[in-house]
Amino acid sequence: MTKLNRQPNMYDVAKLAQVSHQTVSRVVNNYPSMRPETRARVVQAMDHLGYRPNQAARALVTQRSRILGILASDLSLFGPSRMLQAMELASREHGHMAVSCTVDPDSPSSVAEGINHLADLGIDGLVVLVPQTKAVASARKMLGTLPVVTVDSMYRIDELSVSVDNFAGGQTATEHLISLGHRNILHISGPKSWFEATARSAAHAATMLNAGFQPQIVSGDWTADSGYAVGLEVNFEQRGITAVFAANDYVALGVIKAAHQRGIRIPQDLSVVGFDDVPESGYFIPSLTTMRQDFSELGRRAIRLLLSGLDRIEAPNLAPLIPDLIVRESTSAPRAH
Amino acid sequence: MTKLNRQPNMYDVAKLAQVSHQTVSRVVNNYPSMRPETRARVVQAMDHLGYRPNQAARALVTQRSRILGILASDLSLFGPSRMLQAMELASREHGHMAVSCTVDPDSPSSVAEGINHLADLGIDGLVVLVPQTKAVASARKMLGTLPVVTVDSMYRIDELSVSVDNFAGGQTATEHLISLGHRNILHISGPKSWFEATARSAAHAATMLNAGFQPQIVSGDWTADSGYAVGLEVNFEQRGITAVFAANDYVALGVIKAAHQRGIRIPQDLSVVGFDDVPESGYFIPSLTTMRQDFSELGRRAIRLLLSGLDRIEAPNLAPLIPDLIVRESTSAPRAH
DNA sequence: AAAGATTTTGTTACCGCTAACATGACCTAA
DNA sequence: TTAGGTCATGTTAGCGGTAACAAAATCTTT
Repeated sequence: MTKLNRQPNMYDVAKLAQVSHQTVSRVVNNYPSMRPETRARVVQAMDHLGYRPNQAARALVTQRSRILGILASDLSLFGPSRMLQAMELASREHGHMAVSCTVDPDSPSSVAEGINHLADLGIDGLVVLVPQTKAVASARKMLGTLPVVTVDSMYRIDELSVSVDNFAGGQTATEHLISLGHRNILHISGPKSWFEATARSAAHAATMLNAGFQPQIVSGDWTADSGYAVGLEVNFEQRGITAVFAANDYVALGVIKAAHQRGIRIPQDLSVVGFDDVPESGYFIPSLTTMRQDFSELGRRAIRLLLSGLDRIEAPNLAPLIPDLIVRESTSAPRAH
Repeated sequence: MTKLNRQPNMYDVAKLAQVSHQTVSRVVNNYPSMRPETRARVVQAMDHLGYRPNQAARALVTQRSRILGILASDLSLFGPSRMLQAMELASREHGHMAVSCTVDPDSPSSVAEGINHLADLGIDGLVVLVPQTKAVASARKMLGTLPVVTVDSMYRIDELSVSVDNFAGGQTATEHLISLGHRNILHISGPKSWFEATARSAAHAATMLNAGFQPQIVSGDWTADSGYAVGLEVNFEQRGITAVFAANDYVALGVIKAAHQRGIRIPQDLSVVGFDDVPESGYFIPSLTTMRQDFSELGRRAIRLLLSGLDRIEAPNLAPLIPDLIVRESTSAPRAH
């Protein structure tokens, strides 16, 4: 056995197996009509040499990199990080690589740079996790004919998109509070630039109006800090507010903290509903009523949808995922006056 | 202007700029000695055609993919997700792509599969975020001469590694409690398979023994659930335990929840220290005393260390990062009996 | 102004693979 | 038996770059 001082290539395998390099290629690509004996000889030669097909060479000739890009705004948030993990796994199961790239969605140049970076790599498709609709539009423009799948975007009609029904989620959360007897409910929304946030806000407003109550909305930014600030600022008692629907669980945590400091009891004086069901939310004090979303499934669907346009993968269910209401200690009927 | 029905290549640019394709290559690679006028003509042709160098072709001939692999066990955990984001950004700043791959560290076949997946891509280097030492060893074996950087591994001597001084962190946390007057402290450790967890445990034990007190350690698994279970189970009062040092903030949250349910007041009856300083920990009730770690810096260092062996990047500071004690409401002096 | 040194540009070969076509082996049917 | 097919394998060319060398253009220097 002669050792090579470089990675073995197809010709090395071919020589050892006494076939042509093209036969090796056929084995690698599962070409059907081959004598089993030949195939076996090639396979043996491949793992004798520790052969790995060179993806760069393959990509060069096939014009397909088998790399999928993921453009995201913040991968340390709960939802996106879960989705990323699911997308990476799903990509791998379908023989692709997933490459993520985080950008500042408020900076068009940052978005453009990220897209360029991914495009330079020669990705076969792109998943856009960036909430801003502008970013999606510029991605589409820069990438030409490349398939793009958006997650929770507003482009439902002309774009490939997977989504969670944030409107339904916002409605369910609001209805839960209304059904408990609340009628004076404050909604702390997420950043207006995020579609998820606006959909939840809109649902809240619609549901309140539909029930004959006045919607009240203030803005937060997904962080506990913003919930805390609102919680300290708003005069719940004076305004008769008996419940808060927070944009997500961390905002809810901030509200709960502020309420606690002000001697407002939860849920007796104030009910709080969150959104996401982060793993810790059952251990908040009190434990948090919230809307659970299946981010992993959303990520898998995004990849399957993207790949359905590239390979012979069957397209996933495109109906928006419905969040589930998880009722815990932080909501109850309002006190009778 | 004739439109091509394919991506323009170097020859297209060369023809338009009336130079050879090699001259185009020189412009792309910032070759120094060129007539500025020629360069300008090429640049103009490049962006007239929207030319993008084909990375696959370049990788094929240079034998460098400019892709770095990141092998991780769980990217939805706080630390790893922060590090991933920092590593992706740092890679990009140095002209590389970062590709993550999550594996089940307890399954050797899953680890092997992940490494294979990355190796197939032709990565130039690997960052291992997987805690298990076995996994690191097998990675090293499978990857041949490929540079590998580990994060917080035990291999300090023969491996390239960046780390947080978890021992110092565990010591500081324990000393904080001791200095407040606690002497009967329970440590809830993370999974034994994680080096971070064992280092903190060891530090706790050493610090306690050094102060003349008996260390007491039970095992958790990084989750709030495990902290909660311990918090319900342990008879703090009977055993005279006045403080808990939890493996991380979520474990601490679980303990706090259990204590709250049992009527154990924090910090009056029981002080609690966490680890990580997750963004929410300031909003726990009570807010959490914890050890802050700079995961982003750790990620940047991992990439810089990896690249220092590949490009002409200066090596980062390899001294372990020291966690900072953040004192909040959850710790105080024990009640006098 | 001519020779030599230096800077700038061009030519050729190959990286490792797949597509397309060419060929040989084997089988079937008249 | 032999033409005509199918199956299995081999041959050639090229994907889009870079490296190495060759050649042309320009600058020195005497």
